[in-house]
Amino acid sequence: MLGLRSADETTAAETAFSLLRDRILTGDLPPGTKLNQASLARQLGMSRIPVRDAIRALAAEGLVSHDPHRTAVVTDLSPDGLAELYELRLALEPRASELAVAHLQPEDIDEMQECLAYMEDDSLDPAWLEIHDRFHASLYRRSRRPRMIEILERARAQTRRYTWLRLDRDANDIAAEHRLILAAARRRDSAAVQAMVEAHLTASYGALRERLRSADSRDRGGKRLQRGGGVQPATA
Amino acid sequence: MLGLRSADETTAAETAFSLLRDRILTGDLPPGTKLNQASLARQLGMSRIPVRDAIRALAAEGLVSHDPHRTAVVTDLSPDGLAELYELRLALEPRASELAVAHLQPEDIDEMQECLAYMEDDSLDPAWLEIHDRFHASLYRRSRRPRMIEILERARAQTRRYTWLRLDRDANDIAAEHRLILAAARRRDSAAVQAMVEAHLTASYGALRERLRSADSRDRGGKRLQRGGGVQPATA
DNA sequence: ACAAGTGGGGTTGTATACACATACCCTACA
DNA sequence: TGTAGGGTATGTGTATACAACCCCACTTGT
Repeated sequence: MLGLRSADETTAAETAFSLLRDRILTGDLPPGTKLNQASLARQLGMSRIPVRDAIRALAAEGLVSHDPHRTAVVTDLSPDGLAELYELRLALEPRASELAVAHLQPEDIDEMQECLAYMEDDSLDPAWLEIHDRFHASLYRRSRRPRMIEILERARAQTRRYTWLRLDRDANDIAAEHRLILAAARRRDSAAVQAMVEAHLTASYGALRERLRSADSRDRGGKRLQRGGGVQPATA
Repeated sequence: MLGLRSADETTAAETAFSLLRDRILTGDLPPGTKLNQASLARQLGMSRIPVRDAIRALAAEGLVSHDPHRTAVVTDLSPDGLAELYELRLALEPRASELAVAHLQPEDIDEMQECLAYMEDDSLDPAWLEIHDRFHASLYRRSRRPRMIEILERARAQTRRYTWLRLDRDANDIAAEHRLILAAARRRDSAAVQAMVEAHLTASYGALRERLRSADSRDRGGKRLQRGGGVQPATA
């Protein structure tokens, strides 16, 4: 294929996967978008087969729904769905954090520090989300719970599309919450880390739910935003 | 393809998936088995494409590992992995049970009763496992947590291969545990259901861990499952 | 004898072509 | 006007063919 693959993508299907995933998470492919295999294949300069594989993988992550003979569609997130995802994260992330603290290495602390420094600049590049995720990843990594981590990755991927709703206004609060988590991790205070992560999640969910509600009601009253409407093709 | 598809399998990939899944869960394809796409395709009378899709789906469920240019292998379960899976289930299943109780319908109770009756026969057909899973499914179904249920399905699929280790000797205990769960569900006593499910899981994990340890140290002397040491091809 | 290099066989990844299922539109009719 | 029916068009599912890659055994050189 073409040579524009990220280092660890040894397969066209993987490049298609991460490309489509990014486009979904950034909102470039909003919920309801139909993913036409042939047109995506043309866009990406490959055949339909790896595109199909990528779509199946996205379906496994819950980012698209892909019923048998129908064309895949980017999933939307209902208020109930958002609640469930945060319920799930609240059940697992504090636990993973607590377990990780005892095994944290200096390099993990360093990485968290770096990510925090970036977040404190409150520059809202597209990279912000990735940095933020890396902060949490460097913590959970040491929990020695690979399956739990994978589940959390998937859950976070589904909520990530809406994170900017909070990021917009609460950047300072978010940075403060992570500062508390890092401080507790430095002290190896697992109970505090667990509590801080739980608080962080609760705050995020509260803000998101609030913003989503007001965004929805605004949509209904005024001009319709792209979210609510019908199903649209993914034409570039 | 051929007409021997289960009712809701509209696709060759789906039949391949459920066929392979069954063969893995029953131990017909023990851990370490290599899944050669071409030979499986011949066996199933289809091309490699749907087999590939099925293998990818199995990988998403954690039943096989499938690194890029390598042939997929049926995954094994380390003691740590078993512990993690039960930790996960303990974090989610009692919660799902508790939430479900309020929404249980008479038909759910009936279905649980039927499954229990079958299990009390302590006839150890291959269908036993499926019936047992249906008991739990009819309970969790009403929790209104589709993502949680999917995660639990996957987690249970990975432990299911070893359930017979407990089933062999504790069939009566297992039936008793389910009888308690059903009784509590009949009373709509959500706290009791939660506690019984938790106890059920704890008992299962304890027995499994014990049996796995002694089986490993003694020999691979299972009557149904031979947990293969090396990597073997899937050729029948 | 042992390490690194190298070629061949086998297996997966991808492209192309075709079969089949679904959706849409247009027509005919109550 | 609304609705049922059919036919076409679009898009997915699958088969076959080919290319890229990995593994392994053999060779070769020190």
